[in-house]
Amino acid sequence: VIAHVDVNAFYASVEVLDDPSLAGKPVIVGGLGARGVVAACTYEARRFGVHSAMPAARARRLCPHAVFLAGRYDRYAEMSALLHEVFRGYTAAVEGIALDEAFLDLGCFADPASVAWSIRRDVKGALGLDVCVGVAASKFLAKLASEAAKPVVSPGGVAPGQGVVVVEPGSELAFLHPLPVRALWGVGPATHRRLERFGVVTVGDLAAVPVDSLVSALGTSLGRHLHELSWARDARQVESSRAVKSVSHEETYAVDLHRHDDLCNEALRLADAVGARLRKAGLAGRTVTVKVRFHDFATITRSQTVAEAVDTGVAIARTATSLLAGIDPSPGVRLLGVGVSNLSEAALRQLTLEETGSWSGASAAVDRIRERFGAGAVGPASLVGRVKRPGDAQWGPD
DNA sequence: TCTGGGGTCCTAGGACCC
DNA sequence: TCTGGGGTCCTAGGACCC
Repeated sequence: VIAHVDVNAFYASVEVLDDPSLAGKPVIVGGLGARGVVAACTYEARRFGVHSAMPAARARRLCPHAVFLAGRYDRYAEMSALLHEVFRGYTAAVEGIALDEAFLDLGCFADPASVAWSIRRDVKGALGLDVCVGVAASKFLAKLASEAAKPVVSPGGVAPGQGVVVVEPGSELAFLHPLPVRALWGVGPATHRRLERFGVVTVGDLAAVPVDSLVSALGTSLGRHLHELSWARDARQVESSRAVKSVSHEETYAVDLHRHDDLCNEALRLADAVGARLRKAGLAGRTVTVKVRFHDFATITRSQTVAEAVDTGVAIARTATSLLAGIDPSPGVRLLGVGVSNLSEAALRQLTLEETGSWSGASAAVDRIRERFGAGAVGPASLVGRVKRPGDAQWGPD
């Protein structure tokens, strides 16, 4: 028996919690910048048609009187940790899938439904946040059940949801088949369009399509997977510790970048942030990827795998800049990203004498300085006016 | 309407090896 | 002259999730 727990309008609810004067108002988190999107919004804002991932410009037209806030992601992470503390009071088998969302294995409880209600009460008591809980025999059904438990928004107002929805054994298909196929985890806009061509509207319609037809339309993996889901078959277990596969940092600029120098300086900033997070996690990686989104939204990636795993901003930036050398930024670059994958645990490193002359030693020193004096105490060196040294063709201290 | 930032997984082709 | 089969690793792109 698996439960899926999901906080209602998480980011926006935290903002209302921390500033009670916002209660009852349409609150929209994100969407402040020129090119922003809505990260989360309260149900009062959803009444006007606003939803997450919506371009900010559109949200402002739909709901001009809303309170727009920049996100405070450190605060949300803090609340997320408290949320997980509540969860772990029930079971160690907790799989977080977002800051505000987790699967819990409730297999050890005789009465999972009452546990679901109890979790809801506990979260409300400890954090002051409303959660919805779905309980079912599998992950994806539990997720659909928690969705079904959410408050219902209409232009006229917001009706409180059920809070907890339990899909009883034997009633799976009766619950599942009337749902729109788009509700399935794994059916996004592209797959939805393809399924529409089959005349598939509901999950029940999908279940009636022969597997072979699905496989030829969607590929082996997705075709078989969706066929299984449509018959409520999902053997995936709750995994409490999943290894991180990649670490990346990207930024969309209010004004397009056109010059290589600007790209390289930004890449160094992004690489510095990625390196700091890798070192904090004790990870290093061999594959460096840059991502470039042009003015027309066309997006490319370039990656290179190096022999030795890297975890310093300088080493990551070295590969990133060489990849950027093959890209023409003159059409205008709206987004730049730097990522590291192919990860492994970094070798335990100490700031020893022989290391002090190396970039690893320097980075470890930077980490310590930032720990003591704050993240802003040390920034990445600028590429402008860099000094070349023998044996260090590309890089040197500013 | 003009599209974030952090991720995961899948596909497909090519290089390379035995 | 006419080229197998199996496997791994790398690169690029795309779909999807919150």
